[in-house]
Amino acid sequence: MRRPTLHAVAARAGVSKSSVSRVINGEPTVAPEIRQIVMAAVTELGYVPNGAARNLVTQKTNTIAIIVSDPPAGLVSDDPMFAMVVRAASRELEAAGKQVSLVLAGSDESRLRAEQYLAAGHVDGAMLVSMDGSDPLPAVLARTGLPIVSHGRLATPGLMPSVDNDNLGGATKAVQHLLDQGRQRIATISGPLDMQAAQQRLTAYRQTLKNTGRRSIVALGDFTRISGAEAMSQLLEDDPQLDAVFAANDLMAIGALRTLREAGRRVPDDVAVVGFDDIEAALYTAPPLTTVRSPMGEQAARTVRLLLDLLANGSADSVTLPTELVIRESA
Amino acid sequence: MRRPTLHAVAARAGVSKSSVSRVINGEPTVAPEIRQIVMAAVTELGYVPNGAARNLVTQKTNTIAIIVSDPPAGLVSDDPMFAMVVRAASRELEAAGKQVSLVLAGSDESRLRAEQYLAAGHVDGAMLVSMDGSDPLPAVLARTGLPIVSHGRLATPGLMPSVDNDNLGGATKAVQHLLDQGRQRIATISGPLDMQAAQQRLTAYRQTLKNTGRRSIVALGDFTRISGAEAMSQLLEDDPQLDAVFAANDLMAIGALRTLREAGRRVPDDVAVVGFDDIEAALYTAPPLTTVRSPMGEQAARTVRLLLDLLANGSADSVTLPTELVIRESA
DNA sequence: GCGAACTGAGGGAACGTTCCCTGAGTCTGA
DNA sequence: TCAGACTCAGGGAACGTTCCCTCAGTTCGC
Repeated sequence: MRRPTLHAVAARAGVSKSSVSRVINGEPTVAPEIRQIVMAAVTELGYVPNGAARNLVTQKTNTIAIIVSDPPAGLVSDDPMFAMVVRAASRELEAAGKQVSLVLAGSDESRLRAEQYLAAGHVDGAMLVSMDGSDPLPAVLARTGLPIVSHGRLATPGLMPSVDNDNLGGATKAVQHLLDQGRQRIATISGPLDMQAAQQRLTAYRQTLKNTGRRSIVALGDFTRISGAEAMSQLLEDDPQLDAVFAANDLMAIGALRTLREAGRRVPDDVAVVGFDDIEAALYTAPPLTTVRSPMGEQAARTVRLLLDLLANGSADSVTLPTELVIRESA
Repeated sequence: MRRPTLHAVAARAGVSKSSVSRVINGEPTVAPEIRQIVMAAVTELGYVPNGAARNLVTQKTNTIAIIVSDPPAGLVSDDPMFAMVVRAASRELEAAGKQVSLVLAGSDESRLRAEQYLAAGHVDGAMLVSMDGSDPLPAVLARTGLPIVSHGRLATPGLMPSVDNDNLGGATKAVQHLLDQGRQRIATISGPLDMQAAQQRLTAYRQTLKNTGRRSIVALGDFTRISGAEAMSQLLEDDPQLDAVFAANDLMAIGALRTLREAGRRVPDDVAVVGFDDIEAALYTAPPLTTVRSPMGEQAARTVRLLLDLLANGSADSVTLPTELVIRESA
């Protein structure tokens, strides 16, 4: 049983398909009685315009791609960032009447697919999420000429507009807070350094400590809980005297808390911990996590609006959102 | 600068567009030298077939919709379930060469949009995620005649095939474990009762207790951390003597742990806590959470394969995946 | 009262593919 | 050697819309 076409509706209503098209698209130049007849025929037949035909003739799809760099299949990913960003962005897109196409770009193969997908005209624009600096995808996609924006700054600036949060300022506040508390040996657990956010948070940490003549104590993580736990172990080994840790995101801070607990260190008495992001889980750690709030949901929404601007005006300016220190009990 | 068309490639290669089409689609009935000439022209011009035109003529889109029931915009949602399920499903779909269209169905308005979207032929099939029993969407979408499957059993069975995990068995194991430990007053924090999973977990709890002659102590949550914390407060008020809690998911268990900590109850000494799902965060609570492992990622992947079966064979049978108790320190 | 301007409906060409059908050329077997 | 089968390229009709253009009918101004 094939779906009814514009033609069928026109025949049913006894008018031309042009008129039906006009009614469907809400054009004003159509007589009320014709509109009525057409509407009746539409509901009677249960007509819904065919998307592909529309896309073909109008050369637009009303669809936006959200392209997320996906970790290798082995890694688990209940990643709160993914949930928040994808969900917030989808909501904002839906509010604007756009459909959402989700593209996971993990392997080289899937990157190629993503490129072809965009080139095939399936979408009107795209939003990139958490691309690391070594990822060739942004540059490749930028070459398609489609409007594209990035959630989070890219390694190569100027490639496309982006919305980022103030990583430098936030990390500085976090480390400064530890200094203000009189902490002497402040370590950090960094994120993967091919990501801009991780870079900037580390830079701010280093700079802030340097201003006080202290030395950096750095362990490398990859923004996951387990990497935070492991990095913390290493830090304790490197400097058993450390009395504070700044983790570059909350997930790693949570991992660090576990290691500290297992090592018998009290938080914050022995070791103070500060995270970054203020994910919801930060409210539920023991003790509750002091962290830097980066409004990921709002960032995602703003990124979408940036893209919509770009679509409408042909240009849009990058934005940096402020971050704020949220003091709880871990530091 | 318009993208090159099939026609342009044909002209460039000096062959008919039929031949180009055949080469593009990898049909065997084409002479090697023609294939070569065409391929050269394709790469030279950077040709990528237009998706809309393809979809129109073939009447298929190679796209699957993932339809997620979205909570009202106010509620936060770093929901690990969302991340796991969407990510795992997307991966599986990509592996099958399908594009993913993400549809958030929150408001009545967006439900209507979802319906129109499917009816417009934008997708070949759909996967429903976490629909509550009162949601009219599954029934409405089933009427479109498109192949649709559900991640998690629906309230109205027989509407479409689904993949669920063994909620009954899992919850029974959890409560039994508490009984085996000699716990006397075992409470539960239930999920929203219009969801099948919550229903079943509550039923199993009730039944298992009933078999021992104990009475049920129930508080209602909605699967979020905060609701778990609040429900725990209420339980402590209702029965200060309780010595065990079965939370219907890990997020609520995490909330309950916080309330217990704030109330000065030791876990598991004073109160044992068991969760459900075994999300990654369950490894990082203090103490680590005893819980029932429900393989959400695998469930999502299986749901996708069920849909692919349905697409290929016209029929597919529902599946129930086993659950398993994971004993850690909280009980 | 008549030409000009305007309103609103219909016809039909496009959009860029796929795929059926035709037919030219080649191969096979008796 | 020639009919018949077989191979493979090209022509062109679909797919279901949108939107430009034409044109009939009405309204308006002078």
